[in-house]
Amino acid sequence: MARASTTSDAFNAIAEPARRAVLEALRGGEATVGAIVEAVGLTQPQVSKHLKVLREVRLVSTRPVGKERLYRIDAAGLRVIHDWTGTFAAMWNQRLDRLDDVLSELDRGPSRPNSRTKGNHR
Amino acid sequence: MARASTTSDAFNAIAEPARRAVLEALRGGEATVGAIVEAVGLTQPQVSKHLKVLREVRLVSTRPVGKERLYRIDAAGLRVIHDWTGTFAAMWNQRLDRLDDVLSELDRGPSRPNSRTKGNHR
DNA sequence: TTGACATATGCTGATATCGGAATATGATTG
DNA sequence: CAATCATATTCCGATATCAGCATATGTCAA
Repeated sequence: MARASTTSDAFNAIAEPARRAVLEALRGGEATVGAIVEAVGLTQPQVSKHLKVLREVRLVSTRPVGKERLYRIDAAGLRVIHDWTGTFAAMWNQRLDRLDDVLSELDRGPSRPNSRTKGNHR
Repeated sequence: MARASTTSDAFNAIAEPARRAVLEALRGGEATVGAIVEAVGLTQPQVSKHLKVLREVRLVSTRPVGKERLYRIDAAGLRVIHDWTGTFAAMWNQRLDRLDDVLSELDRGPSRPNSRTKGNHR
């Protein structure tokens, strides 16, 4: 097999820097494709393609206005990612708590075991 | 060109469901490769490869203990993603504020223009 | 040193994905 | 209807990425 289906979820959609740029261009509110093209500095077909992906994973929605199309962020999908990463939030404090352990271990080197270091994890 | 370099940042790393599973397996704390293999139900080489990617983007760190290797989450990378998605947090409320506008527009249909609907964007 | 165990790496083939250029679709205006 | 403007789609070649399998590296114990 090849890479797992990419166009299928929000995690994959925001893996592409260009698509993150498009989302950032929409942070201010609705925008037209042309406006996005200007904002991100890509060609129009590229932007349209990225918008298609973002549409398919429901990260943006669109509505026609005359010959233009206004895109806006559908934040629910981003929220999923925000929430998922948030489930690890406890660890980016814990990490600091354990930092001294790690550092002392490095200083000491793995060759000199220490009663406190061993057996106090968890 | 092909796909933008994938192994280079955390956004891409978590695009792979298998890698998210590995991270989830590490949510409880440190774990051995073998333990991760059991938890996620992939082959050992696959897990090792995914761990390599996660290592390269600094989403996990590792330390050797005997013949085993203990992996742990390095949450800083996840925090970057959490923060980035968080910059859109304002919108997943705003969306509800605008919901009635959108709905009434759909009910009415684009065929019947309305003074309030047209011209009040922006 | 040899063997057993844990983990990492290399190779291969299949495929999704990207950028680029050309072109198609759709809507508005005259 | 024809022209124009905005956006979408298609075709292409290049390539990174994945899974699977085999094998290499590293560590401990006898």
